[in-house]
Amino acid sequence: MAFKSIQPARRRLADEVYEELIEAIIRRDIGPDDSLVQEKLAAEMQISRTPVREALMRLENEGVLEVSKRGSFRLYQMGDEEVKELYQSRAAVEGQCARILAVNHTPEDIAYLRGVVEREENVTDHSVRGYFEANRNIHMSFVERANNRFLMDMFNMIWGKALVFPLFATIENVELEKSLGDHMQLVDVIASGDKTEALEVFTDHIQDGFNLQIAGLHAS
Amino acid sequence: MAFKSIQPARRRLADEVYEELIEAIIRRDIGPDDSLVQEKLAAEMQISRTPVREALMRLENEGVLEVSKRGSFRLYQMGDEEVKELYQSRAAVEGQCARILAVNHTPEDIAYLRGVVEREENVTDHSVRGYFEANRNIHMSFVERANNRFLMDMFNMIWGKALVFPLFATIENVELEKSLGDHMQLVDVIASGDKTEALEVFTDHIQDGFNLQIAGLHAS
DNA sequence: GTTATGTATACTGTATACAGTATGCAAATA
DNA sequence: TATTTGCATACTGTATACAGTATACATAAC
Repeated sequence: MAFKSIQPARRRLADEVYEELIEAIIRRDIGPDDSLVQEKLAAEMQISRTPVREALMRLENEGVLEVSKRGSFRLYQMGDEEVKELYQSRAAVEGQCARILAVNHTPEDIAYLRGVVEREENVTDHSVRGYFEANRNIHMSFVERANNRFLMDMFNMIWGKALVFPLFATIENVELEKSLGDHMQLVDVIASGDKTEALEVFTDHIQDGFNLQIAGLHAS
Repeated sequence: MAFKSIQPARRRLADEVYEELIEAIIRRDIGPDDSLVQEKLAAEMQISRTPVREALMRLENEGVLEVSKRGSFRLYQMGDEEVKELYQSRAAVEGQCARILAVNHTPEDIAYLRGVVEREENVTDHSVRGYFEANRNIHMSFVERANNRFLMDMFNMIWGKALVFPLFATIENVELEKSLGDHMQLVDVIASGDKTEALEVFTDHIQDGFNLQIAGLHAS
């Protein structure tokens, strides 16, 4: 019987709150000037402070929130320098995945990745959110196939922070479209089996994303 | 006035508990068969369950603890496959730091790193714990100089998990001594300025550590 | 002997009350 | 005007009580 593994862990109220907060941040319901107060959130959600508190602290731990003057929480604001560092860490994680995959991939991996890129690059949702998701899905699929749970954790941490800024997603649609059409080369270089080249191609791709990002930020 | 920055953040009881638990794990006071129960720990420490609960959940989030059958917490047990993945993620983080430093370092960086390696490789504390700390200090100093807070976070996450197994530290002392005498080459390759070579040398160094680790585990 | 069923136990999750602390503002002093 | 002092306010951190849920074990049924 494998039913139990479908329900992996106990669902706590704090998880609910955590996800609702992230959703609210993505929807821009929560802005940089809002202060998140345990009591108010608890009242709004009709629950007690305890799970709210837990969710807020988790988000703080992940670097999404920070404590503001009065002790309450607010969105963490990233500066240009930090954005650079975040992209560097992306390159570390995804570059290593590329190296792993270059050395160690099956034909099925390549076919799967080609499928993902093809599907996601032709996404019909042309919103900023849509592009963000498509881009993330593509990059995530490489990490998935590298089959390393720690690299996957790190990937999620990084992209989680990206929600906040709003990073990886501020650029105008036209540029997003351009940057989204460039992923098949990533599969190709993995298929070539050259791990050093794979790392360079991935690093350059992510660097391009960074440049677009910075340009987009300074345009607005 | 710069007094305020000395006291960086509010100190919570949960932080205390968190650190005490980690200390206890390192001292092997908490073994793989112990089950950590909120109420019992709270009673022992003469505090309420709330901060204990918070600390336990943080450790679970970091992958140090896992929930056991009855709902309580216990040490997370890593398998060989996971150890391999952990080392791969180490290579991702520290390898990227090496690339950053190779391209972008000052003479002061090199001098500083040489100093650290020299000092730590001649550590007088010959206990397993002593070697572990020396090794970590050396590796941490590279990450510090790479000056990227996200890579630093990841480094701490990885080495935090290492406490548990007891990873990076199970090997017999004689082997530790051998592996500890090999760090100056890491500084040299950074000083050379070749980022591709730097990555390879760091990756190989970490791979060596992995091989020692696995050998040590299977010997015991 | 194996499978089902009930019950005790061992824990957690959530709500809530209370105490404490940092901030901001307003009044008082120099 | 500039600085100190005091007080109200806005929050959190911690303790505790209560309810709920999954496990384990014993007993019953087949």
